[in-house]
Amino acid sequence: MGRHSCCYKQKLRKGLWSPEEDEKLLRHITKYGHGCWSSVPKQAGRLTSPLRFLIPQTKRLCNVQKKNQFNISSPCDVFAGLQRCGKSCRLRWINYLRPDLKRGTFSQEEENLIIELHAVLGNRWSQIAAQLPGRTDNEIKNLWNSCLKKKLRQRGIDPITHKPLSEVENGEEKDTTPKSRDKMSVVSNELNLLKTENSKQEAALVEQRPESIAPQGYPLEVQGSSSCKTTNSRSSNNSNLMIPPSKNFFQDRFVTSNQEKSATNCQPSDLVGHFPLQQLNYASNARLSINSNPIQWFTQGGRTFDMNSEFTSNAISTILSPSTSSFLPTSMGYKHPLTFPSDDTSMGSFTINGSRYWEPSATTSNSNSSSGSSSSAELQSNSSLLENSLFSWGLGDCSTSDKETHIHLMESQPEEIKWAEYFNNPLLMAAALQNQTQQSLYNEIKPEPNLINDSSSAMWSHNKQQLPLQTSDICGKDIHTLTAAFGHP
DNA sequence: AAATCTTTCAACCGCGGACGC
DNA sequence: GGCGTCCGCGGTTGAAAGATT
Repeated sequence: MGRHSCCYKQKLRKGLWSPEEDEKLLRHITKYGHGCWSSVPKQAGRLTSPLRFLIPQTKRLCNVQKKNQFNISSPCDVFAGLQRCGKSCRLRWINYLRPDLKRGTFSQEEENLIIELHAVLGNRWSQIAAQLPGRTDNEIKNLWNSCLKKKLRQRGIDPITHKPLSEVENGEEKDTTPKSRDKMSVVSNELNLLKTENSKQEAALVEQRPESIAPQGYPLEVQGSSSCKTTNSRSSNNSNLMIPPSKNFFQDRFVTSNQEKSATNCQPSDLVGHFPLQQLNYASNARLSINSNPIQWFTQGGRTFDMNSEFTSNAISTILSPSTSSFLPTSMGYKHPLTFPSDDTSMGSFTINGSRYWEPSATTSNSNSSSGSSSSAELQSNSSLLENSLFSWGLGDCSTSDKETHIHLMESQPEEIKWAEYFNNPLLMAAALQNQTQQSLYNEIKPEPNLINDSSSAMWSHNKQQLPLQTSDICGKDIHTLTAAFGHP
């Protein structure tokens, strides 16, 4: 159990991936989706045309070939497919080739978020990663182990319990799992410490990041990427370091986590990455104008490469019109951009803080309160195919009802109601999650595959079979997780 | 400039859960 | 219910790059 049979049956290649392998895999998945990972290696080998310009290459990859000598015993083997097990293919795709990955160093707010989430979720990296679009669990795990852990320790915080080391050493808390009731205060302390520390660093640093890249619609001013290597060389605005996420942050993130999680399974959300605008717009390092043309993708090494050859700008602009992109305000400042047709007649629009947002339709927004499923149906029938495609492509947390929630909360909830209250009150959280469950039904809307360009549609049509998500299960799991984490039954 | 140490991160391993037969 | 297969997760490893001596 647990091991791929192919691992035993075949002589499989291990180690770093060569550009050729990446090319095969990427091309295969782009065209067909992965479907069954175990079948990918065989099929991928049939694809022979070059795709080098699509392959992100790292400094390491440049050395791969000279280092890895994999014997191709006969010319037939060249076309026999990738000599990798499906598991390896999956990992490569998820951690490296997936186009919606955000490359570059972690921003300060991302780090803070990871710390917060780790205090709540522990080493559930996949769940943490689900809250950080474009980041993989592996990436976060590495960051934690190599950087954040150390940072916390340096600041006198036990990275396991998220309590002061002195307290842990005194044996007041013998268990290694964070207690729920004071978890949030602990996290707050951590972040305050980090804040203080950063303030000290900044006092010594004159350098200021010149531009703010926080998405419009949310006045997040925390700036500066802070990987281990670059923390000291960058500055951030400490006065804004501690921006408490609003409670809808947790509605959004915890409930959508499992939806986003499906991205690793080549769900339609994967396709978000074919339009890398959103991820790059809030990426601290990989700065790219949202209106850049030709569309460029960042490779692992920060190099950009032109996507136009494979995914024509036409095809992309058919689906995404940068001029109509907008960001919804979120607690942590990054959010998928919602893009709607410029034709506003079919949908209402509203303005928050000078930023304009669109609602797909009045029908949709009204139907939410009655029934999720009917909402879904209505949305599907009433909204344009374009919208459907967008909603389905992993932009679920930007769904109309979500926006409504945002607006509603922004209007009706005083800022004093903090996210911590949600954590401290699982019932409140549960209610929010339940509410979200209905809303999440919007995310199950299927697109019209024939409107999508070739590669995408093939991929989509293949993977749409994997929908819908079991939202009730997801919700239940999340509630369970959260309530368990906070010590409530 | 060379040697050594440290950090980073891609990839592997083993396990458990889900699913189908 | 048992078994096999597949997927996904978290822990771990080790090579490469960077920093330090």
